[in-house]
Amino acid sequence: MPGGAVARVLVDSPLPQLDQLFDYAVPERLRERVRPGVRVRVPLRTGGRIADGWLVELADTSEYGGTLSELEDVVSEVPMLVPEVWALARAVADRAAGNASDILRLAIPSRYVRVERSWLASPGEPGPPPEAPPPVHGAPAGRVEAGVDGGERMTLTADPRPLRLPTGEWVGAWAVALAQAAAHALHRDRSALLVVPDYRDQEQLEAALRALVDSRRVLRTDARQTGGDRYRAFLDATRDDARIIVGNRSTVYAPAARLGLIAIWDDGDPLLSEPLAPGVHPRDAALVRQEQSGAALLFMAHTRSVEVERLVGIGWVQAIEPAAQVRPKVVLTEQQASPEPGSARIPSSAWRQAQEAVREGPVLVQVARPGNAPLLTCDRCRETAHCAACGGTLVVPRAGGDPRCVLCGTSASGWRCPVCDGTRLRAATVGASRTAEELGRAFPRSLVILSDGERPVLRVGAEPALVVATRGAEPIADGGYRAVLLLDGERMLLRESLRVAEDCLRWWSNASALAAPGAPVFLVGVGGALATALSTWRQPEWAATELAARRALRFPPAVRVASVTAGHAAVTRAVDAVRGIDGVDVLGPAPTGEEDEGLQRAIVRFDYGAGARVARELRAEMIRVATERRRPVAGRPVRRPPVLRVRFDDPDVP
DNA sequence: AGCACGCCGACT
DNA sequence: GTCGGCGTGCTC
Repeated sequence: MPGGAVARVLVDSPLPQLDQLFDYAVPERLRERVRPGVRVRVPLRTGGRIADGWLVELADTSEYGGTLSELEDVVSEVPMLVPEVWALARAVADRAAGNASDILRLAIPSRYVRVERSWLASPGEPGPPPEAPPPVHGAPAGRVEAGVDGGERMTLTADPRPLRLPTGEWVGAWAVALAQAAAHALHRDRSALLVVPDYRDQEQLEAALRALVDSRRVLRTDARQTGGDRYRAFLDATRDDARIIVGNRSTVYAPAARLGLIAIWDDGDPLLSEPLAPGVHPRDAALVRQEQSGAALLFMAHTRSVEVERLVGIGWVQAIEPAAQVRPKVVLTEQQASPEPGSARIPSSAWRQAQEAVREGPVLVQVARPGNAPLLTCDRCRETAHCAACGGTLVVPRAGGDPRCVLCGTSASGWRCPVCDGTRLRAATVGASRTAEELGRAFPRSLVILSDGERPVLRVGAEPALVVATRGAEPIADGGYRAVLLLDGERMLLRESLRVAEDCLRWWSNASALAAPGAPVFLVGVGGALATALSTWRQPEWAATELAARRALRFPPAVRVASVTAGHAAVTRAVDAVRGIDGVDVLGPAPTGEEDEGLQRAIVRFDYGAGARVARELRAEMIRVATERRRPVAGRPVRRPPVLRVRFDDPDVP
């Protein structure tokens, strides 16, 4: 056969048994258009349907015994799947017993023909090479730069202050530091990937980058762009120019010329958790990519995640000491009645200082998330409405319709207020807006600004204002807040989750980092080790303690976990296949919470060293179940037996 | 998933 | 002797 006559193709399919390369003959008519990395269409199952796929490589001969089918078509001649990303997708999928094509769906945006055509005519210009940037802020001089040059794995606790950019904009100092690290890589003609949890972080980072490098060198990949813009940025990223690519969790898979740095801001933020199969966290993908590429890796945050602490503990990641011991002035206060009306949640000392501070500039009040369902109150007296049958909270179902009880489901039609005898209900969002109302009454002359998940405010000015925000939605204030009140700590800690403490410390720390230097930060009603960790600004030590506790319980991230869900027989067989491996233990199987016809779930816990084998064995079981499944009855309803579902490193387990 | 192949019962 | 049922297995 002539050279390059065989195309090795990854078919786009969620089926585990198709997650391998298939060989196709390249017909003469396509010989000029095939290149590794292009999107192709291939026949699957002789004369059957046509499937999409990625041409991974060209070869001269095939190992396959049978006769090869011919490649059907080349969809686009742009090689979108670069070899480095293919190797990454394969490794990351194998590690999580998932399909490489699922990873590629995250990694590669969908195609826009018009955009592609205009891009082929005039691709994005990278602009002039950048000058040397100033030293990375918050680290010992030259330390991060040396790490970037040497391909090191690093973590750095960020300077917890807002900084003013030359453009006049205020951003967190972390954004300046990350931008400088990326600019340094660019200065060395290396690309940098900057991964952030949400667009608010992204805005700050982009602002910081604008002050340092030519904007043509910066590409964005995030969900707020139009599909066409995202595709164009992606196409530019496949070019041979060093760039800085900044965006959400899928940015970790972006193509990048001569990758020099992968950086993740606030890796503990749950927004970075990947909901799409196989659910690989960008932190793990970054670790794999770092090893494959030799690029540097930088985890930066105000709060060290327990996962990064583990990596520091085993010496895989170097903890860089911050250049200066800067920390917010955190004051721990007990909850106590305040003499002021409508301010029962605020202790009097904090109250007085907040009142003084709000004359000077913005004051931040952080409250717990209200939850998506609006709470109901009596329309007449504003008393919170409760279920007449069981006393549970009443909510409007998300799908709409009559209000009902969250606990017993009783409809609240015919509700009557026990206080004032009113009969009408009114929606009120609990938390932010209620607090805003109360504070508005208590600070009658102040401007009250509300920022929550639904109506987030990105930034506020330096003028006096009371800014009430749910955790995670705090605006950045020009010059920093004159005081910060962390009001709902106790309530935030009530959430049922293995990670509440970690999450709370992160929310409090991130809000504290918005305070002006020297401004007081009041943590209300919380004591103990967690409060001490915040007030002493020693989050890494707290993470170490937490990791030790999880190690004692054999909880992640001290070990890895995989959940295995299917019918009893299939689960039992699957876990039996891994039970004997060294460093593996199995919890369950037990019925899943819902009464899904006999679904069972088992949790496999395993040491990191056993991960590859566990994934391989469970993957083999998935393929076995998928290929041997039969239609149960010759009846019309073609009901397939429950598939074997395997999920690695699920953040909700245990 | 889909679809072809193949090994047994009722048919021309 | 052959048509077609659906159980079985594979996809280059």
